[in-house]
Order: sequence, then C-alpha cells, then structure tokens
Amino acid sequence: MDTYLKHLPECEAPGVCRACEARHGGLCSVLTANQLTELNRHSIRRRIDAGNEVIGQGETVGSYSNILKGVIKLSKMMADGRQQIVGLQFAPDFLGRPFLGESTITAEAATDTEICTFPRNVVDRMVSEVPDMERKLHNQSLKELDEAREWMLTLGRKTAQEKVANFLYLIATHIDPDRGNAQTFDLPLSRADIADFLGLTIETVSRQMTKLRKDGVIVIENNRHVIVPKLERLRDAAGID
Amino acid sequence: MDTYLKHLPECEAPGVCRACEARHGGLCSVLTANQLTELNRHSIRRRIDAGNEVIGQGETVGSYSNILKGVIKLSKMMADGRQQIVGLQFAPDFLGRPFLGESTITAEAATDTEICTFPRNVVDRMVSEVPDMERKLHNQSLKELDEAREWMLTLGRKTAQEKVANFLYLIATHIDPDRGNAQTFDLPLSRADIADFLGLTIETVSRQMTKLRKDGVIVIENNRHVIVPKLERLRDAAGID
DNA sequence: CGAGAAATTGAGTCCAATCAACCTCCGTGG
DNA sequence: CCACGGAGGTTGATTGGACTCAATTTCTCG
Repeated sequence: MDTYLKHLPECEAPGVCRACEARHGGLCSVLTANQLTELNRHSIRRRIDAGNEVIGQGETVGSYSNILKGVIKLSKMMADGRQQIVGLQFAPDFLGRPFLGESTITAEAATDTEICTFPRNVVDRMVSEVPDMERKLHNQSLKELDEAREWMLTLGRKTAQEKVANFLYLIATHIDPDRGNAQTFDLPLSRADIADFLGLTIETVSRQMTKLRKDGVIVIENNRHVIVPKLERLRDAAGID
Repeated sequence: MDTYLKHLPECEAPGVCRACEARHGGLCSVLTANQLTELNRHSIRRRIDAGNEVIGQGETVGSYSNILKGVIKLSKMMADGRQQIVGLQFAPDFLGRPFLGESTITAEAATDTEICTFPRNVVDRMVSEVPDMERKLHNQSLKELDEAREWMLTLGRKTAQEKVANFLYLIATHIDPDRGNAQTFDLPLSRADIADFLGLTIETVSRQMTKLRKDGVIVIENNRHVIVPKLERLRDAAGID
C-alpha cells in the first residue's frame, strides 16, 4: 500500500467492494476505504466451476483469494492415488497458504465458486504496513488449525457412523449459519468427496447415511439435499461433547 | 516492551538467555538484546516431569512458553474417554495457543521437560510493538497447520503398518536432527500414547513394531530405544512419497 | 427419453479391535 | 538378596466393523 495514501482524505470504498459479500467478513474487513481502493486496483474476480482446481495454472503462482461464494476443498494425495481432504473453506474465508511453494496441498472448488484474487506481492506489501492484516491472516490460520485438530479426533477415534454424522453437522453449521434447530441444506460434496474427507469408502458413507435416515436423524431428498429435523440429535450421533 | 528501551544503547543479552538452548530457534530469536532483557524480567523457567500437565492450574492462565528440552504432547479427549493426540512439540518450539480459553486441547509433558514461561500480557504487548514477533508466531502456527494436515492423511488413509512407520519416521527426524542415514533414539511416547497418536490400539502398535523389527526395518532394544539402520527403508514403509 | 455418472444395496473378506494370557522390567520391602 | 507386585509391553485367539467386489437403482443432463 503506497504510503502517501495515508495522507489522503478518506474516500468511499470502491463500488465493487461496497456490494461485496466478503467486505465485512473477509480479509478486506480490516482495511480502510483507501487501502481497499489500492488493493482493488490489483484484484481479479473469478468464477470457478465445481471440480476445477483453484491454483492459477502457471500464471501468478502466488496469490491470496477471498472466497465470495461456494465451498473450496483442500486435499492431499498419495502417490498411489489414496486421497484425504484436509479442510473445507466457506465464504468469506480466504485462501492464503495453499499456493505457496512448499505445501503439497491441492485447492479445488467443491461447488461452483466465486473468488476475488490478489497477487501475493501486493498483499505482502500491505501486510507489512497494516499490522491488522497480519493479525487477520494469523487468526485464520489459528482457526484452520483448530478445525484440523478437531478433525484429527474424528479421523482417529470415531466410528463410521459418528464420522458421517460429524460431517453432516459440520455442513449444517457452516453452510448457512442461521436458525438454531431445524436445518435444511444441499451437501457441497459428492459421496466420493465425503469419503475422502472422512477416511472411509463411498459405500460405507452411503450405508451410514441410510442408517441415519432410518433412525430418523436426517431426511434425504435428492441425494444432495438433506433436512435435519433436530440438530441436537445429529450432534449426539456425531459424538460431540 | 517499554518504548524507552528503544533509545538505550544496545546491551548484552541476559546471562541466562545467552546460555539458553532456545535463544536462536525459539520465540526469542527475533528479539534484540534489550527486548530480551525486558522479556526475561517476567519469565519463569520450569521443569515438568513426564506425565504432568503443562497448563498452570488456576495460576497464570494465559501464557506462552518456549520449550527448552523435551517433548510436549497436545491431545483432545472425548467424554467417553477416547483420546487423540493432535500434535507433538519439540524444543525449541513454543507453546502458544493451547492455554487460551476456547480450545479444548490439553498440553502434557511426554518426557521430562523444561520450559521458559512468559505471561501472556507481556508477550501480547511485545507483539504489538515488534512485528517480527507476530510473524514468528504466525509462522509457527502455519508449521503446526501443515503438520496437522500431514497427519490427517496418515490418520485417514494409511494402514496400521504405515502409521507406525510414519510415527517412527517423525520421531527419527525430529528428536535429534543430525546425520542423514543411520539413526538411534529413545521414543518419547509410551505404546499407549503412540496408539492415541495413530488412532490405533496398543496391541496393534505392538504388533506392527514387531513386524517392522522382523522385516529388519528397525532394531528394538529397551522397548523405548530404537535403531533405524536405513532411514530410507523406514520412509518407504511409511508410504511417504 | 436414453446414456452415463452417482449412489445404493448385497455378499463375502480381511484388517484391526477386543478379550485374555503371559512376559519383562523395575522398584520396594520383607 | 530375593520374592512380590504392578505397570508396561508382547503375543495369541476370536470377533466385528469397514473394505472389496459386484449388481442394481436413482439421478442428471444432453
């Protein structure tokens, strides 16, 4: 962020940002209107269809993105094809790390997605001038760390039944964080993805879903569309304290 | 960190710090001698015997610590007693998050341990004045996140054999990061802890250790003492790409 | 409406859990 | 000094939950 900007009178946020879903939750929420204007000058909005990788092919390798809409899955794959999803990101999270060299993580759109991408060097420059920005990034890392560890407990110590219930509970509480009890939503992941998230096979996921349905914990409509009559019961089935 | 310190001529690091194992790797590595003096004024060195919790009981609830010696295990427990170890920390890592309200993580000394503890408020004050410190903390968080995700792949998709080999490989490469090939070390964890780390039972861990021994991948001496003739073979057994 | 993908269901197998016995290492006290 | 006792670890026999393989069924979408 150019230093002289600090001395300009505060102006309006760019129009495109004012209407932005992530203006208040995402990375941008720590920025002043002036800073936003500067950042916006370098940002690119992109649509990504379900199933496509988010990693810019060859182009600006290093970049940060705000997720405006949709769900991104982060996964790791072994040489023999075994795969594990290690995180899900919902709007208005931002995608920061995966692109940076080192990490062997793949980021892929689970649903149709919209993101707002900034070149890494611009963000890095702003980070060094706006301490709140580093703080914001740090907090997201800590949140992801907590989620990862929570999931380790699920992967290591829960039964297939509990795993599936846990997944449904996770989605129910993230997709549309509204009213407390009755929930209805579309699953952002296919059975294959769910299996890769839970460390199970497709068949086992399917069987456990059926069991939860027969037990009256959930109602299944279109394979993708799920209704949770009582969130409390799902929570219990998930073995969450 | 008191502002006036910035104007004093640079002085020597406190004696106790100069001899400190974590002076160059831990949180303190980003501090100048003056800052170190300030921090040191509030620090407490503690020994913690294996099996004891690190969380100060009631006392200074919020605190950061440098690990000077030993291994700390971070774990989560379910209401019915099922347990999962979600991270191991070695010197000179620092223990930062676990204590902070929210998180339901327990930190416990796996081996006899020495730590250097600072009250949270002092550290927080320094963080706001020394940007490098936030950066350092952020980087550790990112490191832990990478490790957690790596372990999720192990928990979700690897066989018991691969899990145990993975654990041994992890220890071999962290306990004493020296020469590349032949390794010899003491396991910092009991079989029960290893099981809780790998999402297995004690018996399965034991059987897989025996199998690795019979296959000549490792040599076992005192239950705790292990020799790895060829790190490469262990790596292969662990299914690491 | 039809074809292919995604999901469900079923039968049989196998890997890791469970239950149980035994061994080994230590420290302690008779 | 050795017997005892207990914790930690190993080994064996059996069980069971999730995987594999295979056949349908249900969705999706051109």
